[in-house]
Amino acid sequence: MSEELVAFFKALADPSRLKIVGLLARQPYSVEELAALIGLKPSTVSHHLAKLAEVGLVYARTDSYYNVYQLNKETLDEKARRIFTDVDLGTSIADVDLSAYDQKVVADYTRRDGSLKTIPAQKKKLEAVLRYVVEGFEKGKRYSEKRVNEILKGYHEDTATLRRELVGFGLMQREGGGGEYWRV
Amino acid sequence: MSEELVAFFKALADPSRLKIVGLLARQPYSVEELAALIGLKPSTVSHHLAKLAEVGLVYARTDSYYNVYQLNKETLDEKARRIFTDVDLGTSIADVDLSAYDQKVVADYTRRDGSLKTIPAQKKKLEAVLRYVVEGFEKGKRYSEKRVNEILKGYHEDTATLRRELVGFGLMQREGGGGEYWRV
DNA sequence: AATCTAATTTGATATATATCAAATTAGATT
DNA sequence: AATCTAATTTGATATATATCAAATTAGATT
Repeated sequence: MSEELVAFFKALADPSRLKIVGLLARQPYSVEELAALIGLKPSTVSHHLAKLAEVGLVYARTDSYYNVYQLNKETLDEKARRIFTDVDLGTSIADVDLSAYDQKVVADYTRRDGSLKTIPAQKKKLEAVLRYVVEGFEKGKRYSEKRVNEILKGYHEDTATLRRELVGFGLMQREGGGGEYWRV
Repeated sequence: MSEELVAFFKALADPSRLKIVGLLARQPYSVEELAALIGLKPSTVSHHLAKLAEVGLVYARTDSYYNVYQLNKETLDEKARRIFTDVDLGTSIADVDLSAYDQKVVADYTRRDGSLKTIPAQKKKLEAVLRYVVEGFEKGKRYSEKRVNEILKGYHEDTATLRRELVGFGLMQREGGGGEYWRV
């Protein structure tokens, strides 16, 4: 699907082909005529027409010796409408792993045992690491501050910073008085 | 103008850049994040973003260490709307000489003195040559058949064929009875 | 001021492709 | 059947460009 989109843009991403499309928008032409009009050899024009035909932008009608090409306006209009919708933009990232950045950061900052080498100073990386750390807590369960520190100790010595940042980034919450924590 | 169109299509005619656009359609990202998400090095992503920025599809906001890029949806929508109109298709052929094919055919079939080597057998070429021959007649003036033949003789011996084809292609007309001809 | 860090630029390389000439093909026309 | 003719295919070449590594830059942060 994304391939189809790329092919469509590639088909139009060339000055000669754009001229051909512009000419065919006015009237059909044979290969020979197009070649004379845009100043290229027929073999080159044939190559361009093949690319345009591949994505359905043009098609040929045979007339005696000539292959008379015409523009497929339906394809052009349809693509123009569809291509820029959110849905279609979505298709271009169908095979993108949206957690790849987090994974990379976590891999950079953890040892084999899963503990942190350091706590990242950069906000974006800190957030990625915290999203990883918070997985050490079960959803819907309440933890005492003492228990929280025991769990965080498995990730890094500086449990106070981890605790504070987890709350600061809204990944955990604490009850005002008693000192109970839970994962959000 | 056509250059701008080509640049726009070229900007989108690449799988990596299409993924970047798809990701930025959802939310802004830094170069580093995009690189991790689509599996390329930051320098490569930087190169792609530069191309997208050139055509106004993305722009960057600086945030501490990061250059956070976002999609310019206005540009995307505007181009999508404008690009496929007849007007814009017209711009792609602004520098195309629409008489180039006729010129080439006439050059192929005439001697230096302007006379025809042969009368083309192919319809399209014959038509181009006839459009050239008919220029030997003044618009709005009436000619006797004898005078028509004298003029055609300057182009080719076979004046009967030329005369018949000129009328056949609608380039000249003849009055039913008297045998007077005029250029259409 | 010194140091860090993400981004960009530069240089190198491999791949894609626009173009043409020459050869081939497909389909009329004679 | 033989011949013509436009179109296509094949092969060669030059140019464009996607990608990465290394160097540099710009802008925080310490």
